[in-house]
Amino acid sequence: MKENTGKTKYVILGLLSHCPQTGYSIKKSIEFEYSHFWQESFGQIYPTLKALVSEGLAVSSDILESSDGRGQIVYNITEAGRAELEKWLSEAPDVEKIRYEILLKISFGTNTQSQVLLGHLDDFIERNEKTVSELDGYIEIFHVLKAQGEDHTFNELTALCGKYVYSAMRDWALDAKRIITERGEKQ
Amino acid sequence: MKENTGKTKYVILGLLSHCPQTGYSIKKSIEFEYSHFWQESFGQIYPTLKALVSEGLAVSSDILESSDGRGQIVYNITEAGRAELEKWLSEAPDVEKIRYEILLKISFGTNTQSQVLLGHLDDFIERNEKTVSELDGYIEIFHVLKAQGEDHTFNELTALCGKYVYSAMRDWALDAKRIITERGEKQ
DNA sequence: TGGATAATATATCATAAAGATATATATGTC
DNA sequence: GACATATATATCTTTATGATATATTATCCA
Repeated sequence: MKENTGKTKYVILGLLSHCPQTGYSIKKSIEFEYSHFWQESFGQIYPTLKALVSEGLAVSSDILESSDGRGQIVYNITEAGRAELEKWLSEAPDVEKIRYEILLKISFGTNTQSQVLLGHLDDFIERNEKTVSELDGYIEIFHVLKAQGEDHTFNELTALCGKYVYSAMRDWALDAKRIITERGEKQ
Repeated sequence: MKENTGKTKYVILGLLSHCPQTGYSIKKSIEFEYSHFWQESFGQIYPTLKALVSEGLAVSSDILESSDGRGQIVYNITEAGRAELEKWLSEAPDVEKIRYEILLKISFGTNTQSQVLLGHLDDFIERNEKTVSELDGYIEIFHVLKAQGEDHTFNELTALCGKYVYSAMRDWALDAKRIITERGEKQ
């Protein structure tokens, strides 16, 4: 029995707890709903699905050729899978590992011309601004749905986290531009 | 010739561009100076150092037994290494990949009791608050050094980014607690 | 109608990264 | 002297990412 103790296992269980899905739709769900704070690859998803089945945490359908002619394997969570998910949900989350390449380049900035760094920062500001607008759009949709009686509190909360974090990065980059520019003028 | 196209290569070149070092001191530098936005393991550092030497981007000393009796290999950057570093610094940084386990748990929150989520959020707030204080301390030190004529602009900028981001996460968690609590009361 | 492209779907491989462990010496301290 | 901590190199396993292979179906559009 293979171990596979990463988080992928729990993401998949979490998604299957909502509804039965194929590996492909799991990948797409993560891309569309979670891309701001999570990502998984096919290379992780398919082996993990097999491991979940062999551990009894999920069950797979036979290959269905009937539905639309395409072969697909639909996975569903088991009671044991739900229990495993609950257990993980109750445990304290790990500390985030973050790799900000732009900070490395800033940090080695003595080797770099100011103009290059300012260019990187402009791209960074634009990118983060775009993400914030996107998240604002989602938050608005969740509010509309809420007014219609649908509860999307937890989706709203994750979007809100993204908004705070990406706004902070944009604000930092604006400050950083100013500080680097002032420093350049002094020299 | 092995490729090794990850970022580890450039982090090491960046550190070696400041001063010659051993693999161990590279690990420690990253831990102490960059841990808020970067991390590397021995399993990445030692093989990458060998690859850098074989590519002519760094040179290694023979094993020195003399200095303090302990065997150590000191690495230094070459001119080709500096050129490679410059090239990388001028290229646009990749988009950050972020994995926030706490957001996954929030997102699967329908499966979880409010009390558990609020507990996770409390830990999260405390952790981020601590990090912000730590970064504030660094920023103050950089200001003192600046007053004494030492320029630490780029170290200050990276600490400032951390301060902004970790503050944003703390603020979000405070909001999240409020929203979850209100939702619980309504039901 | 044909042809190109995009979407659905499963799967594997190579590279990269993280984490754990092994080994050995040196230093500090109780 | 015993024990913990720090210095130092190295490897191994597990986990994650990115690219690629393969095949079918759906859609767009000229």
